Amino acid sequence: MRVRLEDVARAAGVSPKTVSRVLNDEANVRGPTREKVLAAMAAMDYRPHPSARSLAANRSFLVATVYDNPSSNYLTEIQTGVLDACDEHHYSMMVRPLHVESADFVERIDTLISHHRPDGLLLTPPITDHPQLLARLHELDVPYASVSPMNRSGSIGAFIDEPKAAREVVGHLLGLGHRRIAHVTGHPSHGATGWRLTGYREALSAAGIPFDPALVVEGDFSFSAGVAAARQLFSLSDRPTAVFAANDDMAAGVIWAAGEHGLSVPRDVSVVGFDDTPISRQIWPTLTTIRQPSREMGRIAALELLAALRGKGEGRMVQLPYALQVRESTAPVG
Amino acid sequence: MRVRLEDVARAAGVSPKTVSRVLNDEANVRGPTREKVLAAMAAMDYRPHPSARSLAANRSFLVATVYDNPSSNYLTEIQTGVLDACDEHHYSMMVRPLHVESADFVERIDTLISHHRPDGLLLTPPITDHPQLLARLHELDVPYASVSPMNRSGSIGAFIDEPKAAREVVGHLLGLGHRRIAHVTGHPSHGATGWRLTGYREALSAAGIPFDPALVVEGDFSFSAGVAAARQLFSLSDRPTAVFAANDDMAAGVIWAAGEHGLSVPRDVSVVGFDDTPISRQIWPTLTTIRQPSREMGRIAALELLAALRGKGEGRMVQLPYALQVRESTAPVG
DNA sequence: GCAGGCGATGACAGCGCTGTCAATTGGCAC
DNA sequence: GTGCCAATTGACAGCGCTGTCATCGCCTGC
Repeated sequence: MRVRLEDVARAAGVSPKTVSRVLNDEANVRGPTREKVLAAMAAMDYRPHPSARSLAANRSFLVATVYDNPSSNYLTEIQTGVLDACDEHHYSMMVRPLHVESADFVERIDTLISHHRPDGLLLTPPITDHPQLLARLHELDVPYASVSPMNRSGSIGAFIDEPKAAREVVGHLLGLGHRRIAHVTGHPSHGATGWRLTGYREALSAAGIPFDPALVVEGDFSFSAGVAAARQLFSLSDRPTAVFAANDDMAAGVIWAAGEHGLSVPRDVSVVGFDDTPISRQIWPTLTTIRQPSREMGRIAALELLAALRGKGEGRMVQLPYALQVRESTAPVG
Repeated sequence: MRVRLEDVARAAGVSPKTVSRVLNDEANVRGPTREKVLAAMAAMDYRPHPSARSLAANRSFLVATVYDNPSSNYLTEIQTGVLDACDEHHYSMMVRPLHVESADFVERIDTLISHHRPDGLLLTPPITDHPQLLARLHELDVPYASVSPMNRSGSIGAFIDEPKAAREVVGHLLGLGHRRIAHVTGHPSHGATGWRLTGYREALSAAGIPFDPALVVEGDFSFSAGVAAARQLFSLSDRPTAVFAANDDMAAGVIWAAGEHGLSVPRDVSVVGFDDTPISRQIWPTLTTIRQPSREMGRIAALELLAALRGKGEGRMVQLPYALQVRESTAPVG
């Protein structure tokens, strides 16, 4: 039989309730008492029984990470960060893939909640921006944190300054002397799409370059969308000398299409992406891009959620730094 | 307050224990009684409280998926499959990334087990092949299932016939008239590495082609290893007309290196990979490869594990079908 | 030195379910 | 119709912990 809280109490010469207080880091335990209990717990290698704790405390010590189809690299990073945070506070994490477009999306989250009773949810884009879901969560009074939500007000989570990052990567191209810079946008339903377009326009505007709608092509974050957009752009009589694709997959598609058109990257055309996914290092030339600290974003968002759950503060919306990764796909304008 | 088992019992006019029996699908409940209970449960939208169940039954209804660094695509697929299986039987799943090389690897699994008390583990390569871990799991009497383990005997899980798949993809090259076929191996610590090499040798042997050690280069499953191996192979005076890389990332590296050497794929050299990861469709030319049903492998392995946990059978080691995906990176020998 | 007040600790019940074992029922042979 | 056995059902305790509230002890101020 395992070591139980009662055993620790006996060994420490206190009541079970006092051990419980120490375990849960509650106030009103005298220093020496706490020490005694901690020593006994360590000596006996005590581990609280999660189910017993949950049952008695009416909390699950469980956080659910909910996602729909982000790239698996991104997801794995976020997931790892959330796990980091959960481990720090002895919470568990479960994962739940869902289809945000499906009719029963909100209902499925209801089911998730009533089955597993997570103490809080961690949402990833685009689930962060589903109004009915957020309304339902408020209704059920289930706390949640969001990674890169479209609307940050009133919620807790983590984000980077996307427009600024986009300005910076476009600024890098401007600094190399490029003036005809095209942009391939992301999927219209993602917040990132708008932010990156905004950053692109702001950077051009700050450099005194007029906005040319012919240089902006709608994509959807996929490799093939990058190919299609690039075919269109490279067929223009006055073709761009640089392309800012709203993510790395599309940038890879642009680079492929460049080869198809007999254009060499970066000699004839510079290409930049966004996200710093592994593909940015797996293609040739390697891709200049923006690195998001995805794992850290998952971790921080989860930590803020846990802080709120544990009643240590309200939970904040935290801004994290990004970093421009200059690689081989960009060069001075020829 | 939520609906409890007691409420259902009252509504159905039976004792709580009988409801429990129906809930747990136990024998010795008469048909009509079962119906009555099921009807009451449905009418009241009853959900058992997981913690209460775990506490009383001394089982967690939890499976832990343990992994070290597989590619995130592979991991996500496996994870989704395991979740599919867990959902089918109202189990939960947790995930746990670990470093198999670290000194405290087994200890960390011990900690995982004593903290979260999963009823079983789901192992992915290369964790499937860690003798001390497996020994420890037997010692602790914790059931586990393995996906693609090196040693299948006596364990439960899912696998594909890797040597046969390798024979098939090499056979595809042979069918295109290739005779000088090189092989870039995987990381020596992975079972797949040996199987794929074996399949390669068997295919050549069956075609009456002598084995040439100069055409086999050791890699490690990474893009850059593919590049390095290909540089070596393409510098041979009698260079190969086709390359079988032990996974897609290395195949992508081979294709890149071909460009570097002024070789066109597939005109001058055919390249095949293994795994059918997204990169096989994101590069140009798209990659001929072997598709593993990873999600299904996760699902089936988990189902077998659950069957064993629930006492419905012993749990089997199940073979699943693979499929050769012919794409653009292979062509008849020039 | 003593009342008053607050911080620290403990007693106790019970969270929602299942294991054990006892009680009851139904079915069948005769 | 009766007796017997197995199948079915129920009573009860308790899984390991925490919430609530009562109690205890110590320090403060006069």
